[in-house]
Amino acid sequence: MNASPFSTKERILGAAEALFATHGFAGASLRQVTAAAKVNLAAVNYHFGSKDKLIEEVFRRRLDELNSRRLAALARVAGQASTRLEDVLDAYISPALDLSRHGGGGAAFVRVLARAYAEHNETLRRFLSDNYGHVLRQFAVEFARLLPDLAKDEIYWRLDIVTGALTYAMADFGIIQRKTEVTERTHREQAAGHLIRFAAAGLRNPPLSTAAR
Amino acid sequence: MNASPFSTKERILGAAEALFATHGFAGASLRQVTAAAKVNLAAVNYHFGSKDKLIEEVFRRRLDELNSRRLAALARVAGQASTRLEDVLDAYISPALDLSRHGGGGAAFVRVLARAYAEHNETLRRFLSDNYGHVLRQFAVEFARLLPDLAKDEIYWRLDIVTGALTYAMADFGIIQRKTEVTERTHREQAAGHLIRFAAAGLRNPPLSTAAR
DNA sequence: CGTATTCTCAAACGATCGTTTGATTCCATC
DNA sequence: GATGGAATCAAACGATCGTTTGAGAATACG
Repeated sequence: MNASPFSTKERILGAAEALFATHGFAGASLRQVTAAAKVNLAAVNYHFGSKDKLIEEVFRRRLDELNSRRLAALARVAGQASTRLEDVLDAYISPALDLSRHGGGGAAFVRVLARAYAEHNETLRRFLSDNYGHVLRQFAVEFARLLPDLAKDEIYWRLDIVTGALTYAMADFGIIQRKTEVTERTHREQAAGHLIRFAAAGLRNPPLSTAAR
Repeated sequence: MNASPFSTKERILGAAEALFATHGFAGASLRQVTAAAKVNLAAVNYHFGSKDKLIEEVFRRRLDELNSRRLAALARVAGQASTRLEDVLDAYISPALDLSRHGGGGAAFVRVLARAYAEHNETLRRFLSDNYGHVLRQFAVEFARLLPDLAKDEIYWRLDIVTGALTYAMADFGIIQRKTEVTERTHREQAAGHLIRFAAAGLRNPPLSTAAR
């Protein structure tokens, strides 16, 4: 009866990803998810254990690859004298743009990421921080090297704001339809350029503490 | 039994604002709201008619003043030869920063606004577009004047991305605690400066269509 | 003061939520 | 082809959801 080439688990993850992106984690019910995936309602608890575990798995499936790509890109520029702030930002942003370019739900996942930033759910934030906090930490080290005048605390909260704002901006690229005839690839690359300059300007501002005292 | 100096309606609106900010519209139940407001459960439907109407009223209460301030600030710079892009962005951003500075739940509302950007709820988007779309439209007119090389469509979607990203960034200011001894006012003004330069850089990029063809 | 209106309250409504159950089907292995 | 674990299924669980009800308290007005 399984007409799809994908397994039950994969179909659930894909449907959950799409529905979480548009309705949020609380707003999308397991009945909606299982109906969209064309599986039985009980399949979610059978394969994942609970709705919260399903949410975590939606993240894990994409974030593992996304973050290893980010760290690989970071490793190519970290510690070098010629590295500019824009290069580090590119290492963070480009992998997400690549992800959203792949047809298989990647664009939806970027919107799920934006949802996660909006959610102040403590369980979800702890899961993300525990499992993927080391990525942000490694980027922070490199940003600190390139922005020696900023205190570590300030690096962290600027990064949080910047990445949140960028994540939202990237999420919306998945929705807006190109009306011109530029290729999707060109469109995304131009957009990444906007975002990188955007973020660099915010990060490069003089340190708040010394300027204000 | 009403020990608070605020009316039942106001207490509901305040509690709803805070809970929608942290748990989202679907995630915050009317039972949580009425418990926090210390009113009876039925009071919501008595005073507002439904949960959706309550959500709309949470927006209306703040957006009316926020948008009239935005339009007043815009009117002071619109059409003048000396106006820079940064001035128009300041007219959009500063009123929101002012709102978040006022103690009475304004910071929570900015986070509710960020929620609204994350929500793709059609009903909510239509309500906001119907009632407050003219504000964005007037700003778009002025941006179009200052960015004559950009097509109108492109102005609109860049503005949507930019305002979404800025709204998220502003929302997080309410959470991050200042550790230095700068005044709250100075902190916000510096932050606004970051955001304005941020947004100006994104908007000023060369038009995508001509560059890509 | 008596009446009318507004408001508040506890209780219940049907619907939907996440989750669990127990039977049934599928499929690999011997 | 029989056996046993994995997977799927319809059905139901208790909890919680938004909403409604009808009676009672508070308030305004003649």
